[in-house]
Amino acid sequence: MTAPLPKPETLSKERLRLWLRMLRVTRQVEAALREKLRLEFDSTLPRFDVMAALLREREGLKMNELSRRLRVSNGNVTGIVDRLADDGLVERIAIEGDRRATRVRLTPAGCDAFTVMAQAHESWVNELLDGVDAEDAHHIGELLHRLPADTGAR
Amino acid sequence: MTAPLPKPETLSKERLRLWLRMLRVTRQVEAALREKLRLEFDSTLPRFDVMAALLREREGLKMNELSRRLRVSNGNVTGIVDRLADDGLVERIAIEGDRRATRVRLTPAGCDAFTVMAQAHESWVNELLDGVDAEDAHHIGELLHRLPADTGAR
DNA sequence: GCTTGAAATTTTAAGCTTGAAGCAATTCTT
DNA sequence: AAGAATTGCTTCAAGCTTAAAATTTCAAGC
Repeated sequence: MTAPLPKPETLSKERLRLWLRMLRVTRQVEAALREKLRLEFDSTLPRFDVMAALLREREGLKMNELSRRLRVSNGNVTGIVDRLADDGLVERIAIEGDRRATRVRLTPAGCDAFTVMAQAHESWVNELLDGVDAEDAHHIGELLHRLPADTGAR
Repeated sequence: MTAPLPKPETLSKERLRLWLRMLRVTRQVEAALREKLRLEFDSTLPRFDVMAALLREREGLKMNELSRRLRVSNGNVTGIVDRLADDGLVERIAIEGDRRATRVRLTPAGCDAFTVMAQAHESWVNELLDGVDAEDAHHIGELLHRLPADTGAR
């Protein structure tokens, strides 16, 4: 007896089911992280993302680069940086030789604040993904890495 | 020689890496779907989600139930349903015996419109998850299912 | 019947998000 | 060097999202 025929329809449904499950898990984790950030640091995920991107680049990033790294619209970054700057966590610095662009970087206060948040963030994720051992994590990561969606330009 | 010691730190980092990758893939797929919905149907993901929830329940759902199923705030659902109702795709129906609640259901036009969109949506997901065979899909699904985040109440 | 409390929904304020339009500065072309 | 296209950023309109406050209605308890 041969193996059962793979119905052409099944694969599509299976992928749809996987997508819905990924979406649900991701949203759940995001919601948990958002609430934690709000309650413990009176902050938000977008703010965290911006600060995370800036931490690595001590000389700062252009708005341009920031929006490309985070994969969000440039108009979006403007607002988030505005609010972070109001709070004294980041600062806009003029770029010599190009008066159109500005460089954004963490202030010392922003750097300190983010360091604390990042540590908490990692431990929250660690708790939320409880039950995933290193092997699973690595395995899922590999599978996800195969998706076209994970291969886009940085 | 014994197996390498599992550093306590490694697992946490590995989970963090997995989370960041899941987040990136999910956002990428969401962005693609959002754009498709906008260009081809002049619609949005939240509208799609609401209509999807309503399709199964031909008698409709209370705002209450809708917001619980979609896991979004009730105030949020109000706005989305408002706009769908403006477009004649859903309708609010009074519930006899309780003047506080309303039942929302797809209009025939909404039902037709969603059927077309749902078909396109499935094929988009199928393309976006190209490279994931049925076995992979099933496997990742199982792993995700183990997460505490996927075990919450429906 | 009246009051108190709970339930269903809407409203509100603040922030996030996008795509498109608008501005200013730079670079390219001729 | 003048005009044209490009680049970098902000502004804008519309919609999504949440948490919290406000409204209206229902359900008990007294």
